[in-house]
Amino acid sequence: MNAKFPAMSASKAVIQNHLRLQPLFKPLRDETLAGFAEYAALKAEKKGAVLFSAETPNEKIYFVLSGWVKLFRETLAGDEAVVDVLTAGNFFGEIGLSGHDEMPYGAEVVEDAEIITIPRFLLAEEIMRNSLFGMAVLQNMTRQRLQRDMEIEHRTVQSAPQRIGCFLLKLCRDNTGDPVVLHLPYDKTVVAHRLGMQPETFSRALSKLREETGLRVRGATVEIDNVKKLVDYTCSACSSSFPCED
Amino acid sequence: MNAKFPAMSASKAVIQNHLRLQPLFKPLRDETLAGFAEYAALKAEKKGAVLFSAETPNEKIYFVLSGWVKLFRETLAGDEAVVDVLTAGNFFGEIGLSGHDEMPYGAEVVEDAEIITIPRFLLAEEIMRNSLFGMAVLQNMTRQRLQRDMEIEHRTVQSAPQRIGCFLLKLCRDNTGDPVVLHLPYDKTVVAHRLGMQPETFSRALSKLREETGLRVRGATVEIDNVKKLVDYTCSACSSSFPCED
DNA sequence: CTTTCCACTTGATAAAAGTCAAGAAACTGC
DNA sequence: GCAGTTTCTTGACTTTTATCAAGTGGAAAG
Repeated sequence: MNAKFPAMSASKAVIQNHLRLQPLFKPLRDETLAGFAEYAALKAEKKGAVLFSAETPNEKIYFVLSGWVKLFRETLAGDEAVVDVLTAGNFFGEIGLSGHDEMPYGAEVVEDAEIITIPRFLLAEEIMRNSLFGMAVLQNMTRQRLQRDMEIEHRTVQSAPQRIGCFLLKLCRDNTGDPVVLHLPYDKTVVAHRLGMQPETFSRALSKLREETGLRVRGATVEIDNVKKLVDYTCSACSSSFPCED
Repeated sequence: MNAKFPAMSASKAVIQNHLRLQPLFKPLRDETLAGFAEYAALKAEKKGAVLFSAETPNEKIYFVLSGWVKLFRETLAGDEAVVDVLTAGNFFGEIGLSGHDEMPYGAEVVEDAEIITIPRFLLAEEIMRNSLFGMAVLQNMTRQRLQRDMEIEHRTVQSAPQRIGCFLLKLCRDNTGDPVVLHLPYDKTVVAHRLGMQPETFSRALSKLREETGLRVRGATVEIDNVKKLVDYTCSACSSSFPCED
């Protein structure tokens, strides 16, 4: 129940509208979404907020409406591995649907975000009731696993500059034709860890990429004059070819 | 287990018995399994056999009964990234259930294997019909995604000797108490690529591990006198602690 | 028994990435 | 606009891993 957050929580109708726009919920009827909205909460979270830590029990699924959230694991030695960074249209915490009471990772907001949480038992029930919805959840999980497979490949066969190139290419997939101007969606430090490298390495690798492909960087803004050149440099060390779907 | 089947399909009853033992099929009734067996095929495959290549359309799900199968991706430059190596109780090709016509990876037998194939449409139908089965498939996919998350973490925060240590610890999870004697389930070259390193690096890293933790190696046989020492050396660079499930 | 082949090891060297430290640039809050 | 903090960059150096090349050893075939 969201009555606890009068300042932050939106009306159920607003929440229901947001839920209707989630791709995952396409197979659901309005009555079902209304039921979800009844127990859901919408909250604005500031950069730096920790949504939950690893190893803590968790009962909720989190839908990102805007902003960016980092999922990460931390070792005893203090090293951090960023597993994913999510934005609008993505969700997380769905691991709980498979009986994991504890989250296997922590979640931290890296750019101011709006997030809807839904108790996971509601989704679990609906999966059993509606096999179309179950299939949608399965397909989503499958897509995520494939993304992880790609990530493993990237980290074994691509160099640091190539991984950055791949990251940039994903950002300019909508844009067509040179030149492309884009800006990094979150701090370079986070991008670095997202790509499995140290911030210093990121900085140097970006310089290398600049020399190799003629792109220009100023702060968080990147201008790509020649996308093809970037594709040639980057995608030679990959099993799929640009434009690669997720 | 090591019965040598001719390279032709076994009787349906035999296949059905094998299917009954698959953990994934626990929620299914015998009549359903009989239907699967009707269209399934059991085949003995030799080391080196290629089951399918990446980018080829595929209509089947593969269940490994014995032996080992490597799933891998290859880049234009010829580098290979091993995504997973599977044995009895595992299956693959289930990506097809989510509408991918082409396999995103290739599959090669790395130790003589017995494999059952089932047309994927049968499973797809059953997922829609039986939500318990759908949930089982979802849970399996979730487990796989978590494994990939772990893999990504390992490759970013563990050194080569530590990754080998982690691999060995997974192999001796059943064994309790020192000393543990085990032998590598497949060629060292494959283990190396499975762990994301070159064979030369594997060889040297194993020597390092030997010096650090006092284990002994002769060919494919590894003797661990002090498991705790190995755990201390390896698991300090990991977010979970031994014995880690999966 | 010997030849052949393949998997593995070892050595020398190069390349890539991490670490530590210092400085520059960008952003914040007054 | 300025002080202070954070983020990013750069330099010097170390460590780790890859690469290339030459062996070694063991299993299978003749």
